[in-house]
Amino acid sequence: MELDPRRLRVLRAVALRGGMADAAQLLHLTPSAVSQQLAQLEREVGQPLIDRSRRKAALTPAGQVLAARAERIEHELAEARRELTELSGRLTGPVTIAAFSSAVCHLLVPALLELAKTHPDLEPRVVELEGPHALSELRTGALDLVVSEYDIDGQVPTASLYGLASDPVADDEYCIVTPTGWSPQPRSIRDLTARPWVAGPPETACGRALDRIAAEYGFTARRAHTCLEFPTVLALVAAGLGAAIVPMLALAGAPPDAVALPSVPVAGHRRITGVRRELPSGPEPLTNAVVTALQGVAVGLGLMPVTTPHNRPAASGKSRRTRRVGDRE
Amino acid sequence: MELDPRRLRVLRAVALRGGMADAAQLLHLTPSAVSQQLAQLEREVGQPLIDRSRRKAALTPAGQVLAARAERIEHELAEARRELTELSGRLTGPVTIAAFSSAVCHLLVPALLELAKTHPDLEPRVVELEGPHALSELRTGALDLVVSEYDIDGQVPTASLYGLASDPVADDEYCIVTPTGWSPQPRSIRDLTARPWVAGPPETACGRALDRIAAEYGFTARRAHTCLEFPTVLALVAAGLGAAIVPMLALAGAPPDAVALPSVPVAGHRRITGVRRELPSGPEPLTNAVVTALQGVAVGLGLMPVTTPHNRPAASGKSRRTRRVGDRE
DNA sequence: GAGTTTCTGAAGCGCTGCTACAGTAGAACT
DNA sequence: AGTTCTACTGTAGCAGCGCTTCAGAAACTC
Repeated sequence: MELDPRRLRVLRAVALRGGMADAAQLLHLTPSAVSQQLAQLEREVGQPLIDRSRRKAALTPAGQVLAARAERIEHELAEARRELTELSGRLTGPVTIAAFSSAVCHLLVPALLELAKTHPDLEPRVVELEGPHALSELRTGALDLVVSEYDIDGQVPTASLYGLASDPVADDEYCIVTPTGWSPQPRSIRDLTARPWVAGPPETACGRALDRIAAEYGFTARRAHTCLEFPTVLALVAAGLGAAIVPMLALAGAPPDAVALPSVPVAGHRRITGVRRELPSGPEPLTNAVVTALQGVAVGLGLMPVTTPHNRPAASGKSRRTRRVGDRE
Repeated sequence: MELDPRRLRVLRAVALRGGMADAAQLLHLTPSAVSQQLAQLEREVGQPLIDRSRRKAALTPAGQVLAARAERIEHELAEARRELTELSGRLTGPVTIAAFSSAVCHLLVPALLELAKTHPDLEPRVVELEGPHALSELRTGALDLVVSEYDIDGQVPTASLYGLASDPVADDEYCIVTPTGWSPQPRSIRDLTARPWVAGPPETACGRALDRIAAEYGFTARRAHTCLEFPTVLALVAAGLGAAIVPMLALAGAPPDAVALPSVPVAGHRRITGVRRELPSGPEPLTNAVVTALQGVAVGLGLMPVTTPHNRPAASGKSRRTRRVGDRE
């Protein structure tokens, strides 16, 4: 039995993506190539690995067993890469980072500018992507780091994070913004109970924050407008069309004429974290440097420092402050 | 950083064999191919893996780290193979077995004849090989099972067995053979103190056994002849040229006219074991079947059953009687 | 210093593994 | 039911990887 590791990698992709077509996309191959590789692998192994009874290819028990081994091999390769970059001392090579829109603008871009000075050999690649899909890509290896947010006062993040590790990057408090043109100028939330709101969609962190505030102050928010992205929210607010709840981060680049009320603690905050693959021997130096830079930017922006202060040295990789996702504080 | 597992396998071979030329031999390649693969691997990794200052290629620290990972990957592949053969239920495919000469003749050949009936899909490949070299080949994967002997009353086996596991196959007592033509017919060892001996080389198990007997009975053995292989020893004894100490196994196919004295317990015995690579999840089904068959043959030959009776079912692979080498009883 | 051994590099070639394209079959929609 | 869409399989052909062969350089041995 030969067991070419290259073919195992194909099997793993099918297991991860649940189909040859998607696996082909992940591997940057055509479905035909994937099919041929799997057929060859089955020939070598001498037993069926793929259940072809349905349209979408599924793994037989033998295939699942083999894919699990392939996963462990991929893990060993990741460890090897980590050890080598640690040994070389220099942070070099590509790191693919996914982040949601406002994190890209206000955290990631400044962090990468800083990193370009301190670690010129680092080749960051930015992908604007969020949610479960980003985490799935993280698992497959297409991404190395996902800058993720979750409403710390709500429930746990969206998807299962087994096998991943997250570090806090910033705690981002919500604040209320009102148009400068409104008179009388609102001084408290009570002045806003009858006003229109520019709300986020109900399932977003900001949408839930508005619900909490309204419940706290005993009013029903008039959701006049619904916007997903903060620049559009702020544009509507600036135009006098409503008040809004946005995280502080969204105001980092905002024109000063839109801001009004001070921080409203009742709204809570969202936590911004860096999520990466869990390696038993510690965090990867490359992603580690990026997370550290992100934390630095967050501190510079005056975003509340996270509960556990992090001062991990940039290139040592020795610190072990990373907590496994799922640990509750 | 790409890290093609195929190249890692080459690096591992160099680490195991300590040089590109020997690695090439192991991989059935030319040294040039090995050199090119390693050069490519170093290019991918971006740092030197091979110390080329001397004539024989040695690994740099980075190379050693990477080779260790390669070893673990190879281990995962071995586990995968084991799982798959267990899952298939049928014992099929090649098994390469090394044994010393008399074990081949009297244990392995009968065992394989038996296995051919019960497991016709098994493809055994026999290599006559013994000693540290056989164990080294076992580690590299060129061999799957080594039938090994060691003098149980002497020291531990020849080489380090870290990462290997051994199962007792038979305990083979030494006996003394004398020519039938001698008169008066010797009845005890005391009748042989002045006689010539056909001895094994001093470092062999039988050579040491003769020393022990001579010391016990207070004489100096007259080593008239020195032979390595038992058939030659027995030929000399049959010709009347001396007495000899041989293990019972060597007499399994011997003409009856050479045997004389009964078993001489003072000489002790040699233990015959089956040595294979250690896998955490248990023995491989294929080698397991061979070891079981060997044990069956040993019992059939009346070789003293081993201290821990083994009755591992032939194809289940569930039994865990295998003891790690180094455990002393 | 000659000989031996070991690694490296260039040239050339065969085979693996890819793409492109066509074909088949399962699932969904009307 | 028919139609359409999507996912997988198979064939033909091509490109590139990785091998061998051969030659050369460097290190160890006698």
